Amino acid sequence: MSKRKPSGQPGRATIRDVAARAGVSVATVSRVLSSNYHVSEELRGRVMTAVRELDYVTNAHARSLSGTGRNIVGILLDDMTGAAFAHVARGVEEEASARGWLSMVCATNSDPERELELVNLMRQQGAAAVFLLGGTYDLDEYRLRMARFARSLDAAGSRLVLCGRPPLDDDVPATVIEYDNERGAYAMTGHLLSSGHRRILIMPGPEGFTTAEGRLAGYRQALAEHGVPFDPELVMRPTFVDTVGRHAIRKALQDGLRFTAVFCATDIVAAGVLDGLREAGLSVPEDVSVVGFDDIPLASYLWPPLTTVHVPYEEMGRVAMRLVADPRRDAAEHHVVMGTHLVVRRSVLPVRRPDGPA
Amino acid sequence: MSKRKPSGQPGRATIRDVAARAGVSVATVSRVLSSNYHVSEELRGRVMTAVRELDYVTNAHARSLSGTGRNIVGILLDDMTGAAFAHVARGVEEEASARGWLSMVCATNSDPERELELVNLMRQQGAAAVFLLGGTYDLDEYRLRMARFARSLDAAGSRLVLCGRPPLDDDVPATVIEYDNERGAYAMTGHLLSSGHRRILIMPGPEGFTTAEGRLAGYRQALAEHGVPFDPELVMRPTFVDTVGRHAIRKALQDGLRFTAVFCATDIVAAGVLDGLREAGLSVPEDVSVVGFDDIPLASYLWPPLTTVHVPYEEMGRVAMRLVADPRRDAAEHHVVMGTHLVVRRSVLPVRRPDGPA
DNA sequence: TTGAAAGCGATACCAG
DNA sequence: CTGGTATCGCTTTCAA
Repeated sequence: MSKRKPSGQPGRATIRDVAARAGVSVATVSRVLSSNYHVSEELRGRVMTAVRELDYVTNAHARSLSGTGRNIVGILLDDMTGAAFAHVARGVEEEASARGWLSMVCATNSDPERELELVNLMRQQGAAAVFLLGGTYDLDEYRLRMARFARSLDAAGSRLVLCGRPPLDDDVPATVIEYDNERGAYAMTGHLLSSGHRRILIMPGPEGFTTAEGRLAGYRQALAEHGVPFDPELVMRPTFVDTVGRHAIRKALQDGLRFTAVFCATDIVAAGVLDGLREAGLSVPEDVSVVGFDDIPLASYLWPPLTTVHVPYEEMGRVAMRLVADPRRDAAEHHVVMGTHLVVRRSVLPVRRPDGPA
Repeated sequence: MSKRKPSGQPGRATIRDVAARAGVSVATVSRVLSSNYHVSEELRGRVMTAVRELDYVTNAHARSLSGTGRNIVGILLDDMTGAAFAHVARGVEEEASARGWLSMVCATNSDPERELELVNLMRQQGAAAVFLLGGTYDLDEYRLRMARFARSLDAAGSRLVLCGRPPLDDDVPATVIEYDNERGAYAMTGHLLSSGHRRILIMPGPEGFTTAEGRLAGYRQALAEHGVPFDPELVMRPTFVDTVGRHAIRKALQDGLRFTAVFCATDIVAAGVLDGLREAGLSVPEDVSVVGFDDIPLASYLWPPLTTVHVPYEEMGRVAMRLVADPRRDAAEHHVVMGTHLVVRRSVLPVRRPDGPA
């Protein structure tokens, strides 16, 4: 072990220890370890032995400091246990580790303060890229914050990557991977309409939240094209949480709202709605049709298996990471919109009683 | 920007740039930033301005090198999208970030090679602790590998933490957080037995896998205590995957196996079994009772809501992290077994036809 | 082929 | 209170 002033990690062997033990210079040790330079078999052997005996691993911080060092990427999401974004994270991680890059996943708990902290943390780490996952409230304040992030990162040769949120202004140096939220909702609403549904309760998610607004827009567009008037009463706004799905549907029923189908913001909300409906003695899809959005694994386990909109979350993560690792010069390539598609399962039936079950 | 030899991160401002701009020494800048030393208002102001103008953040690597620097922990799991261990990871992350520690989550894909790589990666990072999440095959080779990990980490002042796996030998410096797998399975089997079930199909998971063996042991013990003979035919071993749950139950039915209840290794497997049963025209719990293990959110969304064994995953993560952060001197405290308990929902009914539905 | 030494960026000790 | 400077561990010229 080192005889020098002990560092933070007590007893961690350093390159000096290895050099001493092998009777060579640190330069030689460095050379055999990075094997990018020719060293005699003799010395290489002695060095490797010393490495093994000392159980030496190189110090990543020293390495980064001297300019070499592994790339790292930061993945920031609201909550690690959310299925949808866990898949994005997995996609990023896979593609990153395939390149020998390291990823750090951190949870923001939807707290802008914490998000700022984490972005700065990533800057401190010299992260090659910082991924922000998931929708957001699209406020001026938010766009300003992102623009600042983007420029700070960019100035340090890093990159801000937005996954599942809309693009910023053109002059902001960021990479954006969206999915076609609006068209997905449009397709789904169309599907419901062609099954004869006219009164479709929608729970798009909170007002001002990007994904919610996109889904609502798709819904309205489909209605319009089918000549069905939009009824604001049919828009309910529970948050994305399941229990709220259950509560919301309960309330809708109590209020005597008429509807034949429910379009939920996420599969999780749909799960709650399914429960609430069952509790009220209603059958899905016989009495009411229910559909979701996301197509997380849960969707196919529900009963009935949920008709939903598939979002290629994992693929988004992969594509995003590739865009960062194999940079495109063309700015246009830094904004990609992934397709979504309908997954028809068994939670929708043609309408029977146009006025709904209640 | 720095006029010195450009480093890996082009254009990243350094403490020197800040010092120059503020017209003070680097020592002063360091002092105002770590605010642990008194600096005149005058200079502090100039420094802060320079920091803001340059959008400066400190370099985490340099910081670590010089002995200060944030603690980091590594969280290694098979797959980020698995609900159970995502919750453990969340627990660790929460408790870590509450202390200003950083966590890096990486996926091993159940590959020992990759696991080794990652553990070394964490050593290189100077991780204060490395968490290994989830069950494992308890082979000699495995125990050896872990012992080596533990000692390497220990030698560098770090700590190996095993979550959800059995302890290693007493002389191995590791912290272990288990949950009471066996007793959980025992309680569940007892529950089924007291409902009159005698022929309980069990899908414990792969042979030699720690969690699987524990669950099977609990099952056998309960049977024995109720004087019900153990029938090896009733042990099926699909892997933990859902489609396999479906396939397995299908096969059991085809083979004309007699059973009135199915005890699944995980809630996910149970979801597959539920599907398979439904597909065969059987009702749960009227024709067959089905139970799971884990109590991930999915369990309550299934139909019928799944009776299962609750494992306090998130709490395990928290406790584990606390054990690392607030180290106990007593070795005994480095092995904790968390309790599990039955969650009774609606997938079990007293038996009607003792020979099963088939 | 090998070694000595100058950085990389930040901290903290020692002077003044 | 402030500034110079040695130091952390490693990589990489530059000489030998």
